[in-house]
Amino acid sequence: MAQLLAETADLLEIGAGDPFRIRSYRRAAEAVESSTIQLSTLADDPKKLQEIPGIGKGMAANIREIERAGTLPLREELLLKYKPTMLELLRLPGMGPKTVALLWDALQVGSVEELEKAITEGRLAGLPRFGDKLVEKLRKGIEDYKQNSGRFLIDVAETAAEKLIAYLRELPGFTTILPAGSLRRGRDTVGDLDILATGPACAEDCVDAAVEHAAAYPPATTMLAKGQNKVSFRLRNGLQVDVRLLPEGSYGAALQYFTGSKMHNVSVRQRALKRGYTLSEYALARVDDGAFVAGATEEEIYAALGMDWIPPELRENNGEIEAAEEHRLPVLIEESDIRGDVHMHTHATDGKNSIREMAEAGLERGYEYIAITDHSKNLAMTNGLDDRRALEHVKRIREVDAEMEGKIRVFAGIEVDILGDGALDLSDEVLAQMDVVIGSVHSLFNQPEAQMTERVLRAMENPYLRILGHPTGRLLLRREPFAIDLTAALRQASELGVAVEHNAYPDRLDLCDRDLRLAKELGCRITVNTDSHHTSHLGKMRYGVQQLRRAWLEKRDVLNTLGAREFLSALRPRPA
DNA sequence: GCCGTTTTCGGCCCGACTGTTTTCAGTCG
Repeated sequence: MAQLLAETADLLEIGAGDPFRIRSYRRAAEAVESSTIQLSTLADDPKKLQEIPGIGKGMAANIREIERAGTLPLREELLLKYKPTMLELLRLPGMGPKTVALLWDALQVGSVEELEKAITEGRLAGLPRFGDKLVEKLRKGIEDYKQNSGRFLIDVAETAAEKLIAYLRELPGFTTILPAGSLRRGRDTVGDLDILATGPACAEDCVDAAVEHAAAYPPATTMLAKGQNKVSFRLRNGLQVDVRLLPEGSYGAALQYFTGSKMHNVSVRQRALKRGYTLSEYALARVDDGAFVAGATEEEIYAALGMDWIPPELRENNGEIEAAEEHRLPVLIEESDIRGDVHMHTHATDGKNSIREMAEAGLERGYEYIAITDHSKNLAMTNGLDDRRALEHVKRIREVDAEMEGKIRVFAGIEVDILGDGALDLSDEVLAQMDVVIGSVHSLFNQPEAQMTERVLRAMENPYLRILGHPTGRLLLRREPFAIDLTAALRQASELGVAVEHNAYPDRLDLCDRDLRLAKELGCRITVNTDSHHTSHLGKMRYGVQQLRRAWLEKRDVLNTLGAREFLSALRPRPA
């Protein structure tokens, strides 16, 4: 639904429609995307639909129509005039709706391939605004478009950010250098990297040197732009980086501005205007005389607007602004609240380290406990454990637990596969030896949604299953479509006291913030784990915690914040 | 097309950069 609405917005824009109407479609797309309500269940209830901010009478009708017909009339109408391939043209840098419309009207060019052909044949010459530079930009853009998937996983972006920040600091005179954008908001993928620096080195009389220093970053491959206080380039892996060098007085305004999200900023600025202020990336200022109000820190800007400072992870226009005004923002979970990690593998199956090594790495991170949860036999390619090997493994885990002398507890666990009939692939006698049994869904790919859901629900009836793993597989193995009726699965998990796992490993953030919000609403207990196959993966916990923060989760919502003994007793009770 | 402590009409976020223009439109974040 969100995609159809967003596409309609793009098509309207190509057709030079009312910009405010276009914005409404965009806003509705975002609202639909972040809604935790199964919209299909509301399709007959326009009143309920209209309670969602951004959904009014017209959009409620559109949603009902999408539910009924799979599309909406306006989109179909626009598609008679324009081609769906034009939407991919919009993704080329330098290409906006006006240019797409122009290409179509003048040359009947409506796709990336057709544009590429038109460029080689030199047919763009003579079109207004199409000088050599724009044509060259588009040609390169097409090349990049074919190569790059677009977004980068958060750990890739963060590593790149850390390296760049370390390099920037070689020039003296920076006080603060922070990543902004979706990296700071903790999204699981990042489109491009925004780095914001300030300090004496960014003062007006010496910023040129700082710009030159940033532009000389050795790993930069293509320089995209170099302005008075901004440098843009691309790294070898295709990640675009924007470095901004800002005077100290406006650093907070810039940080607020470039952290976004877009929808959050729009809302904040609207509030500012209502109070007689205007907010830009330089400052919060009075509208009437332009007098400076705030700008050095985010805190003073939010405070001047009557708000508490909003953690970046919440800035998605999901109610955080109202909460900040009413001083009822949640006290979000912190990485330091996490006391244990309960999903990891060893070289007994597809991990890379021993039980002992995993325990020592956990101890080094300050954990009180870990759970070793290797694969079961059904995942043969990982050398999964059968009943006999699983029992031996438990024995070894208990030995390591004793060897660690209480400095860290090591629990015995298993990641079992949910089979086609909903059964687990190890015997109950073996499962009874385990502290933690995670039910995972590797074998269920490519099943129809209804069957898959039924099997997951059945598997939860096994009393030994204590954690539901990989509940959506959103990013797991990048297999699409892969969907169970998440509402049904989470509801049953909540009823049975089965905890729901959220994997913190960056390519397996398998419950997105919306799913986590839903889990919280349904009263599920949540565990966050790293699914570590390596001692070094243990450090990825922070991404999972950021995701939990994005979902407004607090310490009490997450089981891993409990001590070792409390953690086990908070899970579904084991059969006597 | 949405929305409302200036509420059913008349608003709707802001500035820089680029390329091409000779004062600005389009794109971008």
